[in-house]
Amino acid sequence: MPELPEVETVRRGLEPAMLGQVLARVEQRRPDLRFPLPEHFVERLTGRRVEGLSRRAKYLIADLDDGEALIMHLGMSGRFVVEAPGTPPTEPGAYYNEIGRHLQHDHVVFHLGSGARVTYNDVRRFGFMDLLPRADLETSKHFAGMGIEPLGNELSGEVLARLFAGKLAPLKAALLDQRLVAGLGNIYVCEALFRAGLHPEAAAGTIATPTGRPREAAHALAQIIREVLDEAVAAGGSTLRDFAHADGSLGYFQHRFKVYDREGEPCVTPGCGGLVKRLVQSGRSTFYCESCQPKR
DNA sequence: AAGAACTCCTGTTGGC
DNA sequence: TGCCAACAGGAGTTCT
Repeated sequence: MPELPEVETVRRGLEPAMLGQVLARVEQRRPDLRFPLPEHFVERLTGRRVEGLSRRAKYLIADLDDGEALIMHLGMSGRFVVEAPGTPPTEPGAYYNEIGRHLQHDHVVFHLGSGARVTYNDVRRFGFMDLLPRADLETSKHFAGMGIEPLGNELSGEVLARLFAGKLAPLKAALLDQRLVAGLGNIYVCEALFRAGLHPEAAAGTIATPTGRPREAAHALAQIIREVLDEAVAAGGSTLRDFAHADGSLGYFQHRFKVYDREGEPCVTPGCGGLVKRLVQSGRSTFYCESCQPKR
């Protein structure tokens, strides 16, 4: 489900509810998500105060007052729901609630000191959580080797060119590779390549000279990635199928998609006249305009 | 060793 | 109407 803009939207929804709050009670309703939940998960969280809530790529990180950090990844279908103090618990056995949440997939519930509830729900269970000392984060398996943060200052035409130089893998695959740039997913890669006028099957190395210097396309692509992500964050992410904010409201960037999920539709570029095509790369759908994004 | 394919899981959708 | 294959925002593991 969530790419960087959706995760950032979730973070902004959780922060006011969780920051400074004590995890008064924690419910763990199953032993695992994608991976087993950490050893003694409930015991290690209960009574801890949340001192910070940050994001790195598609990960959420809650800093706890004992020096540990709770790492949370939403996978494809993970979502958080914040419920105000006094909200009655969901009906036992209820299948589906008014905001389209499959209640049987509520896996972890944080009961906060304020009386509010924060529930992690994940239908496909590709999400995961981990708990480790804050000091070990950078060297942990989650973050060691992770690529640059696309909304940080590191992303530039120079850096992108250096990362992609000599690569024969298609641009689409290189942009999805979290070891290079961390946080992009299928939607925003499609949208960025469209705006940059680059064919998704072009070799990633074509944006650089053989020595790793940026060509014009590298500067354009770096700039466009920022723009697309900034716009999507401002729009509260994209809601397809089941993404919702922590308060149940919806993102609306999906209305601004130019190519994603628009196979067969005419290109939106004035006077273009091309059609949006779909192809499969590494098992994932790619959408692009046959005319605006020529093969070379 | 890079790049592609397969895998985890459940729910929805579209074609017959 | 029903059935079922294809597909879904991710990414670790296994192949070629």
